[in-house]
Amino acid sequence: MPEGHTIHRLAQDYAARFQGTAPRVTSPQGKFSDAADLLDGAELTRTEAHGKHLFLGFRDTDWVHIHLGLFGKVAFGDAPAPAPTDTVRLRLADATSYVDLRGPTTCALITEAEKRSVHERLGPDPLRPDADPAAAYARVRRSRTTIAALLMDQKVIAGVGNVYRAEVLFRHGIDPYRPGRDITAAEWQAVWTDLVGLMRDGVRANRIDTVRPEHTPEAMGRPPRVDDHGGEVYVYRRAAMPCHICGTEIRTAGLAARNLFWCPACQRT
DNA sequence: AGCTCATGGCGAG
DNA sequence: TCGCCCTGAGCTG
Repeated sequence: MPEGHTIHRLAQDYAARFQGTAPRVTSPQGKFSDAADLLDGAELTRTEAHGKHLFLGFRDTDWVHIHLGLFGKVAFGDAPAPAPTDTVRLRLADATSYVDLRGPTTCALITEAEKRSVHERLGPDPLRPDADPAAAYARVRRSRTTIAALLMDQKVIAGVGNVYRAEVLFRHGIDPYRPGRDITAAEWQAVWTDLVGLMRDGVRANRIDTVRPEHTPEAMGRPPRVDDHGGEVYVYRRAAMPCHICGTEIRTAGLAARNLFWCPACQRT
């Protein structure tokens, strides 16, 4: 689940359920027990997301830094909370709600200064109002690395994962292997603006949909389809299936330990 | 029951 | 580039 849109949605949902309350804080699994004891009964004052990093603010200066990694999951529910299973790293629970965090790469109690250093090593996030796309382009334009790899580099741009990278490159007809230095300013501007729209939609829908209205199965007179990860996409995980636009087989290849997907006809340059 | 794979990222070599 | 960390679903037997 976790690309940037998921994390921003989680920041909203944690706030909606717990901001202004002082929940019980526990770590049934045990790995976060010491910090949980320190936070138990403290007020959740605010939440924040930057890229794939989630921050839960307690009191004035305590932050819980959460990164879901590839496997992390968050589950909300209404009180009464059921007995936690033994993989729950962090549970918040109050009179009306509970939320369980499982399998995160990171769940740590940090200071304001430590939080600042996390922000400093992340690039601009299309979902944050303070984001500066020019800062990202400054890195892209002087890099020989492929645009596909650059889009996954959180120091360059924060929040894009394997789905958004594949889909946004398809939507702009960009060959994923093109070096960053050959991406024009106009192309970057278009990609960035598109990501802002796609990722905002992702926060709202809590899933990734990238297919334009004119390319839906209905619009193209084809039978309805369901992509197996819950959103409607052009190329992600569609290896060897026909491109929705031109019918060419979608290709896949490993790139930096992840699977890349693209249409060799629609993304020729 | 065991294997593979997954929308991530780190550090060692 | 590889191995490793975190978990669970969907296969295969």
